[in-house]
Amino acid sequence: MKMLYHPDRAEIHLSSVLNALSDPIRLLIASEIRKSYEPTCGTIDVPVVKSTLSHHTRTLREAGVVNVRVQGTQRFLSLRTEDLELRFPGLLSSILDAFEASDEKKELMNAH
Amino acid sequence: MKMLYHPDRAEIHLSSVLNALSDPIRLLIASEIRKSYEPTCGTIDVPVVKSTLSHHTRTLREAGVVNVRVQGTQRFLSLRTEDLELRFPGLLSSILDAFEASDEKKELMNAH
DNA sequence: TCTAAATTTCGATTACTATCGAACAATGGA
DNA sequence: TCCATTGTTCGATAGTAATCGAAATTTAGA
Repeated sequence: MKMLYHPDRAEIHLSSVLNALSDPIRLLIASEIRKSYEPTCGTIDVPVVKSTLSHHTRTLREAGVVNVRVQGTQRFLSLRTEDLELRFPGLLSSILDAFEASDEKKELMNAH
Repeated sequence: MKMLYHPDRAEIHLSSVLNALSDPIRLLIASEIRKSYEPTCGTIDVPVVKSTLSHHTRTLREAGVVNVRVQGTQRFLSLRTEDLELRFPGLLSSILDAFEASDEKKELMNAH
């Protein structure tokens, strides 16, 4: 049983969160997580190979954006909505709402 | 008279804005601009040398976060508050409010 | 025209990061 | 126990970026 590092709420840093979400692929991952309830890595539809997806989910986890719940060989992903809302009010919603309204999402999906 | 590139409002991309603001120095610069009305590069208090500051203001400008107004040898900086609010509602405020409430700002000032 | 002031550009260095494929690890089921 | 599934780690590569000091640029003023 492997221990996955998740920063405590107080350890979540703004610049790390923004950095994690400044990559279009990671924005897409976060957006997919918000849409589907607790997807696994395997069900997330992103235009990269699985090792790259793994790298991105790790970045999101270590920044404090996502929580990873291990069950068997699967990892269930969820956004740390409450922690982020308490620490940076309004931030996550404004980012994901903006992303979903933007062209960036569509361009990524087309590349796939 | 040099032309400085500023993206049109519609050309401002979310990932570029987040990337620009994911650097602590640039968060500090944006925070200083919001506080003081149209500061020049020379009056902004950041713990880097002037050529590095120039690099950062360029990044912020090209991402569409700041407007640079040239007057003589000085460049007056302002946030593109209205453009950003129209394109990404609530985003800039939530970022800068979070930054100013955080420890990250204090740590940067101490390093100076 | 010369000089000082404000800022940028350039060159170099160092460090990080996105990506892939291959190998590895862990789990659950046949 | 063997195998398929799920996901991570590793090694390599290529691109990007933060930083500094020195040199260049641009403008205002003496």
